[in-house]
Amino acid sequence: MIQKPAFNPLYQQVKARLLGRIAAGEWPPGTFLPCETVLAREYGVSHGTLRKALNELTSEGRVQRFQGKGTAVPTFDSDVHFYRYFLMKKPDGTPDYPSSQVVVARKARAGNETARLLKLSPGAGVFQIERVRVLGGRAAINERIYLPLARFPGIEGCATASLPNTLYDFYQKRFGVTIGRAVEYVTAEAATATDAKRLELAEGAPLLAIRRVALDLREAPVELRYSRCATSRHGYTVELR
Amino acid sequence: MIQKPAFNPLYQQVKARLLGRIAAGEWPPGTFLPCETVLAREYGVSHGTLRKALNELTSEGRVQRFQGKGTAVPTFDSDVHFYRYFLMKKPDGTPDYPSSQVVVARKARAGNETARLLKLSPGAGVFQIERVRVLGGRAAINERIYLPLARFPGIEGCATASLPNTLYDFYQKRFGVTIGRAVEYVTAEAATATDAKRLELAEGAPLLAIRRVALDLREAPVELRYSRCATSRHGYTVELR
DNA sequence: AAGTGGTCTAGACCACCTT
DNA sequence: AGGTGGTCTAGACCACTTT
Repeated sequence: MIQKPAFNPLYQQVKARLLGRIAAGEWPPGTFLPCETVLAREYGVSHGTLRKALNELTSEGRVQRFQGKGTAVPTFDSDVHFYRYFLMKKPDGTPDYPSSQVVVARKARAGNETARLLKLSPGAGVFQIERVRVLGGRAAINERIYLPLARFPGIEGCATASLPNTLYDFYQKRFGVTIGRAVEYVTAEAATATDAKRLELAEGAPLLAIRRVALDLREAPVELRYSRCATSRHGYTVELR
Repeated sequence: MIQKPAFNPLYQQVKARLLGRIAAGEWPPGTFLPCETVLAREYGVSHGTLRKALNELTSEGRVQRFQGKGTAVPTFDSDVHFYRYFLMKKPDGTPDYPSSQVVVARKARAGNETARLLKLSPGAGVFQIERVRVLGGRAAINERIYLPLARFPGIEGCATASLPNTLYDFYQKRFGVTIGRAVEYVTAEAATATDAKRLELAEGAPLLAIRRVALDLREAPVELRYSRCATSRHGYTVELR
């Protein structure tokens, strides 16, 4: 099945093949992979080598392992996955679950920055979502999202009210687009008139401006998101290690 | 040497013991641990079990492994370590190395928040450092740091000019205090008069306010740091995965 | 009882660095 | 050549979940 030594270690080759099959949708999120013994036989490697590949995929969040049950492809509906991509927390570090109110959902054309960050041609079709996210009963985040239409065919037919709060789960279940990782660039900016109106604060008030590019399992950018956050009651929490 | 099954896996016990010896300074930063064979014999475990312990310590950044050379305790003077704790980057993601100008360095007494975050009694002795950090030729970060005197004996004798730019390396070499991880809480705030003067911008301008608590290898808080950053040319970058 | 992942061992061989 | 970490194997047994 697989060349013996090659240039890459065997377990890296196995890992890459497994990830490829996950990205291709062979085991959709929420389903279980074959057990270790079967996979090891299939690739013609030992138990230990296959485990090393699966363990790396586990530490990267690509699969979840359950002793006695099996190895599953994770979905985004679990809390643990949700908070991987939602870092706003109360000053004491406790999480707060946001709700969302969609304000705008329409087709648009990619501007220069949007095209560059999503690796599209300028003017390419995108879907634009604007929503206000509520934390602890107060409007706290004014958000604008751009999605390439090519990766989300038919999304322009979605009514404003049919867009769910947990978008990454929606991308996955509805369009087969799985977010693998994201890169954020955070700055402080003054609230615009729109920010001020939607977040009920003064124009010019300091906001946390987060620009996020989310990539799928093949490292292609699939979502561009601008979040403008009032930080009087919540902050952006990061652990460095 | 070690109980066989116990409640914890063997490799976890080995890992904990190794970390304890690192934290105790048995192998100071920059030095090499004994080789795998020796350590395995010492703990009475197999090659594979010892490797599993060392590999976890590696992925947590506690040791660095070099094929053909050995396993070393990392220092903070390497670039890779520095940027683990310095997240401000240019908009395109390229790093920029900061320099520092110390403005204040004096003894003080812990206020309520300082005492709580550093787990001290209110009024306990701390050392306070204020400095301006320069990025790309411009004053960009106004920083205030609190250190518990109990963990940094004699630091009050340090002249302002003798405080180096890379403090974590200094803590380690001079006081045997090794930073293991840190937790940051980021908000947006308006520039105070002091911020405005030190960073050469208008009072009320939006700043990124970062509150960091740094912990040593035993998880005890050893530094409290407030960084107030102008974000016109640099932003705070995070990768989520 | 049967099936899954988790731990542990013993030994072989490979890749890299230093001498 | 000798020492280091890196890979790979084959097999045993343990812990957990389901039937």
